[in-house]
Amino acid sequence: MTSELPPGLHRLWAPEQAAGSEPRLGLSLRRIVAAAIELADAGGLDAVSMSRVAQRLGYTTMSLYRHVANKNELLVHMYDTAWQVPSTLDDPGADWRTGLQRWCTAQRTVLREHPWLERVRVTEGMGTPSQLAWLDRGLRALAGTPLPEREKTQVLLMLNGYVLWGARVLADFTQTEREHDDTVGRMASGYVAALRTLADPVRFPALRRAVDGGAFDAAGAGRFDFDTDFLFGLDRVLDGIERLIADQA
Amino acid sequence: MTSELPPGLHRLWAPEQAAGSEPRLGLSLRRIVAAAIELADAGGLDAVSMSRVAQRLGYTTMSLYRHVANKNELLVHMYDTAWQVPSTLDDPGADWRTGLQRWCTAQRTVLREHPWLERVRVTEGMGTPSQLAWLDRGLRALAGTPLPEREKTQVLLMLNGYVLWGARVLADFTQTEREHDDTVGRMASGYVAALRTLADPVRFPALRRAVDGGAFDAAGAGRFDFDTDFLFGLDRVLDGIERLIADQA
DNA sequence: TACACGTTGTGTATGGTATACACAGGGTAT
DNA sequence: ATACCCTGTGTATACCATACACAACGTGTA
Repeated sequence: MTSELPPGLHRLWAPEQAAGSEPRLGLSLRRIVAAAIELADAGGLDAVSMSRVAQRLGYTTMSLYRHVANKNELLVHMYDTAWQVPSTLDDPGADWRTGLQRWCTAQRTVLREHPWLERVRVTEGMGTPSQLAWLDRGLRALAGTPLPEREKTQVLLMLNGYVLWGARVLADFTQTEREHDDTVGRMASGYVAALRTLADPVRFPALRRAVDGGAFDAAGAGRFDFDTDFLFGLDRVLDGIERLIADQA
Repeated sequence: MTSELPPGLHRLWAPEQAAGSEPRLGLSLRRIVAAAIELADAGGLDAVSMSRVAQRLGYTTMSLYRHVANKNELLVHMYDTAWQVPSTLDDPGADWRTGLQRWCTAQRTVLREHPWLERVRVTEGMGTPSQLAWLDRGLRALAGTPLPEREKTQVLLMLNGYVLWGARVLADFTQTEREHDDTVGRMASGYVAALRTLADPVRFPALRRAVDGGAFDAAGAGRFDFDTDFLFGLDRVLDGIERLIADQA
C-alpha cells in the first residue's frame, strides 16, 4: 500500500506512526530541520547552507548527511514543517466566501513568518502532510457549494497560487531593499519617479495617462501597500468564483 | 532629468538614443546577453554561469566583467531582451475582455519560449523598457472601461501575477521531470496514486470526498493539463474584473 | 570475555560558483 | 615617441554541495 510512495514522502509520513523516537542527544532530522528553518527565517533561503546549519548545531558539515540524503531532502522537510495549518483556522459554520477568505489570509500569515516557503518548488510540496491538510481545509470551506469536486480543487489551486505569488512579490521587494540598505519607502518612490520621466506620451500613451491620472501617487509618496492590494485582488478572484458558483446552481 | 534614474536602468534606456554602436568584433553587451539567453532557453537559469557564457563565446570568464558589472546586471539585460511584447499583439478594436485575454496569452507565449523569465526577481524588471511596454499595452486594453487609473494598474498587476505563477508551476514541473528522467505523465499519475492512499477519511474527510468524487481522475490518468487549467482560472479572474467594471459604471 | 558489526560523526578532496585584483597587449591622442 | 585607456587574461579567494575513507563507540553474538 503505502510502500509504493515516492521516496521522499516516506520519511514525511513515517514519524506519525513511529513517534517519540527522538534521541536524547546527538543529531537528528528534526533538530537539523529546526536549525535550517531558523536560518531561513532570519536570512532567507540563501542563508541555508549545509555548513551553516551544521555550524549552528555545533557539528561538522558532513555530519548532516548521516540524517539527510541531500540538501533537497532537507528542504522538503523544512517545507512540510513550516507549512502547517495554524490552529486558529477553525471556523465550522462560515459561508464558503469567508471560509476561503480566511484560508487565504491564514496562508499569508504563515508565509509572513516563513517567506522562504514561496521559493520551494511546488512539486516538492506535493503529497506532503501539510499540503494535504491545507487542501482538505480548503475543500471543507467549499463543501456547501454545488461545484463539482474537480472545480473545487481548481479553485483552491488558483487561490493558493494567488497567495503564493503575493508572497513572492513581497519577498522580492524586501530582499532587494535589504541588499540596497534601503529605507522601506525609498525604492517605491524611486521607481515611480523613474516612471514619471520614462512614460513617453508617444511610445506609451496609455501609461502616460495612467501616471497623470494618479495611478502611482500612493506608491510614489511612500511604500507600496502590499496588504491592501492583496485584499483588493483577492476580492476580485472571489467575485469570479462567486460567479462560477452562481452559474452552477 | 533622466540622469537621476536608478543605476541599472541607465544602460537599458541608453541604446535607444545611441544605437548602431555595435563593435564589429570582440565582446559586447548584446553578444553576451544573447549567449546567456540561449543557454537559459536550453537549460534553465541554472545553466547560465559566467564561465559557461564566456566559454560559448570563446572568451575567458573574467572577460565578461569588462562589459557587465556583475551577474545580476547580465540577468536584468537578459530579462529586458527576452521579455518583449510580440508584434502579434495588435488589436485596436477589441473589447477589454478579449484584449486582456490576448494580453495574458501573449505573455504566456513569451514565457513558454523563455521559461526562466519567471525566476527573475520582479524588482529587477521594474522600470525596464519591456516592462513599460507591457504595462502600456494592458492599459490600452482597459482604456474604454470606466475604472480609475489606479485600479487599472492593480488589475494588470493581478493578471500578470496570475500568468507568471502559471509559468512558475509549469517550470517547476518540467524541471522536476527533467531531473527524474521521467516520462511526462509519470509524475502526475504517481502523485495521484499517492494521494489516493494518503487521503485518510478521518483526518482529511473533504479531501477523501474529492478523491472519490473524481477530482484527480484526469491528472491520475496521464498528464496535468496546464493550458486548460490556465484558461479556466483566467476566466474566473476576468469574471471578477468584469464585476468590478460593472459595479463601477 | 572477545569479537564483529552497524551507527554516527569527522577530515579530506573534487569540482562547481562569483568575483577581486594585478597584469599585458594594442590602439589612439598628444 | 610617449602616455593612457580599453579590453582581455590569469591567478587567487571564498563560498557551495557532496563523494569517500576513516575513526570512535555501543550492541549483539559466540
